[in-house]
Amino acid sequence: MRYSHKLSDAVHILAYIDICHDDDLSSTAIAASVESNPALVRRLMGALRRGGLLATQQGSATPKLARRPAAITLLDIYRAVEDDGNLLHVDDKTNPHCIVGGNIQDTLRVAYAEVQSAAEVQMKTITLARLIGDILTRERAKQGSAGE
Amino acid sequence: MRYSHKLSDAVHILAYIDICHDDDLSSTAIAASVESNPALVRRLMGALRRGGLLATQQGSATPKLARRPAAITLLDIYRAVEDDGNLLHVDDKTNPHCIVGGNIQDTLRVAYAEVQSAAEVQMKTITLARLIGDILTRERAKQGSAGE
DNA sequence: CATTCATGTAACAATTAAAGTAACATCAAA
DNA sequence: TTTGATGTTACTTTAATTGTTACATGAATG
Repeated sequence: MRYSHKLSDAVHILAYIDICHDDDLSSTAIAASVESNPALVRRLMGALRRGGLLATQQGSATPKLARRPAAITLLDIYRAVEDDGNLLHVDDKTNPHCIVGGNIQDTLRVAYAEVQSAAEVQMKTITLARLIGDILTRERAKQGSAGE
Repeated sequence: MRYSHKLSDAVHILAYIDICHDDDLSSTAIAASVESNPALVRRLMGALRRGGLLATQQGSATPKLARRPAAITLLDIYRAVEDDGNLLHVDDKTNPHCIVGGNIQDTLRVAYAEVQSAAEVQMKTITLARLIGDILTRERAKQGSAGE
C-alpha cells in the first residue's frame, strides 16, 4: 500500500483549527492547506470527533478542539485516525507443523507489543500544544530571517 | 499497500537456520516453514547478508548466521530488510504558503524521529537469542501439555 | 421558507508498496 | 557433465491509502 499520512494530516487539521481559528475553517479551506481534498479532511475530522478530540457541527464550518491542545497527545490522535494502530505486523500465515512456524507468531506478538509500547510512551509525551508551538516558532524564525 | 511482513519473515528465516541447522536449509525448505515462496526467502536472505547478519554461498544450501544470536538484535534485522525504516510518515505535500502547511513537515519530522528512536531503543534490547529461546520454550510447553 | 452552502458518509476509481510468480545466470557437488 | 542450489531481475497479483464523485442532512441568510 502507500504509506499512510493520516496521522500527519490529522495533526495538520487540528493545528490549523487552533492557529487559524479566525480564518475560514471549512473542509475546503483546510484541504487547501493540506493540499488534499475536502472529503479526506472530513473523513479525518469524523475520526477525530469519534476519538473525542474535535467538536464539529453538521452544516456549519465551525470545528473546535474538544480539549486544550496541552491535553491532546500524538498518541490520542494516532489512535483516533489509524484503524490498524500496529507499527509492526506479524505474518499470520506460517506453517503450524514446524517448530519455528508454529511458535514464532506468539513470540513476535510479544516482542512487537514491547516495541509498540515504547513508541506509544513517547507519543504520549508529545502534545498538540508542543507541535503548535513548534510550528509558530518556525514561522517566526522565517520572518526574522526574511531577506537575509 | 499491504502491511509488510518482511521483518517477521526475516526473523523467521534466521531462527529457522539456527534451530533447524541439521535439517534442509534450502530456500525451498525455509519457504515451506514461512508458507511463502523460495524467491521471497532468497530476497530476504540477500538483504540479511548485505546487513552482515547472514553468511550464504551461492549454489550451496548452507546458510549460517554471521554472528551469535545474542549479538543480533531486532533492530539489526529491521534495518537490514526494511528499505524504508520509518514507522511514521510525514505528508510531504502541504501548502508552503500557509503557516501550518509551511512548517508542519519539519515539526513532525522532529516528533516522529523521537518516536522512531524510542521504538529502536526497544528493538535493540530484543535479541535473536531471546526470540529463539522463546520459540523453543513455547514448543516445550506444547509438548508438555500434549493430550491434556 | 427557499436557496445556498456546509458537513457526514458511502461507493468507486486510482495509486502504490508488498508479496507472488517465473525465468535465468551463476556456482557447488557428486 | 549433470543436477540442483543461490542470486537477481522482471512481471503480475494483492491490498491499504488516497482521490473522486455523489448525495443526504443540517445551518444560515435573504
